[in-house]
Amino acid sequence: MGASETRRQIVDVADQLFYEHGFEATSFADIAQDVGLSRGNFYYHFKTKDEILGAVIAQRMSNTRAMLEVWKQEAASPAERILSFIHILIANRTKIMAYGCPVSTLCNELAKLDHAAKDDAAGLFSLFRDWLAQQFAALGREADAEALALHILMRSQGVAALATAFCDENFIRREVSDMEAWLHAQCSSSSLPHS
Amino acid sequence: MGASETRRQIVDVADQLFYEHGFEATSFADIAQDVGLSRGNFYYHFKTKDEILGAVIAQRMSNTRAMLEVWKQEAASPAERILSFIHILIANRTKIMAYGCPVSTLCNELAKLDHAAKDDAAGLFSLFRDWLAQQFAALGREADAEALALHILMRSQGVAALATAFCDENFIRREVSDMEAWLHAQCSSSSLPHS
DNA sequence: GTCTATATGGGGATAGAC
DNA sequence: GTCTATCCCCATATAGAC
Repeated sequence: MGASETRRQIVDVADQLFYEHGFEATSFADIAQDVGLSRGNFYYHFKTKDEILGAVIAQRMSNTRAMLEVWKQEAASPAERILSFIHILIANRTKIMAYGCPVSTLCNELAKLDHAAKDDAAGLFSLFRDWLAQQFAALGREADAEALALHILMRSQGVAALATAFCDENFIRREVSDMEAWLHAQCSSSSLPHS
Repeated sequence: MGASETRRQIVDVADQLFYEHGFEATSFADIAQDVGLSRGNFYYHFKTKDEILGAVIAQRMSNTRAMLEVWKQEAASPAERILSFIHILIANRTKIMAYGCPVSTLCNELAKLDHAAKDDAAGLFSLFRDWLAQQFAALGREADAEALALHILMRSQGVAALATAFCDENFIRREVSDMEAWLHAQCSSSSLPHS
């Protein structure tokens, strides 16, 4: 097997394990085992754990950009694009109830570790924020596009946090409906919802 | 020093370290050092790390109940009590920007570890949910009191999550104002905000 | 109730054979 | 590129002196 292919597999497995069990709780042995690699050989591909973390964050950035691009292509209007974002709460509900939001849980863990990569992880949120702000601007809300983007991003985070704690799928669906209603209200309004 | 006093100190220090650095990242040695205790003596008070975690959660439950009781006593109306809850985002903003919400970050970590105490940690959220639901019921919203409680709890979590990632105090203040406006709208409405 | 000393295991990381 | 063997450190946890 080629080295680049093995490397890609390692990053995929690490990405999943970091999400499901956390960065610290995941050991080299765990990753190596899931890839089907010996611990020794592992170090041929990655020298340190931080290096793997960097690769995982870079891949998530790349995957997120690709996903946002697809949403942009597939949705006919800015409002529908924002709905695509809102609906990941439904699409990913099972994993969210088990492990939370992959972005915020990583950011929180790295913040507590005071890890050098914590700002890089927060960059994932920036991707969503900027993309959402673009959509709100396209809706004619240039003046407060970023505030609106942060507001809907905030809601998705809040829903994910409580969904994990309570494992309540009805709660997710209710709040998603509420977010849809909120979005609809923004489309037919040009005033700031923020005092 | 009495054993019970030492034990109390251990729980206080563990509570703080679990919050600031996470459960897994905090070692017995870290706690012992901050208490001013040798590692060996530590085991006289707590046999396992899970035992400390249980004591920390129990103390947080107790402290939270006490705080909610104070809010109940000090505020003249249900709406003012809910405002007390909303304003912890402002009061604790510095720690939230550095370490996130102590409840959700613990719940998320324990969920990823699939730890036996994860439901106990989620019980902290239940305390807030039930207390908030009581206030909404007192506002005449008996029918959807719990949904409203979860909604405002959800928002506080979303704000905390993004505040940690972006370290943006203005964002916190803006969203708190928005929560106040939402609460005001609920007070002068008897219809469900949820479709 | 507090200490020092120590057992045991797992983690990250390296060396060197194949 | 992959393996085995190994080093070192730190973590939980225990034993036993004081």
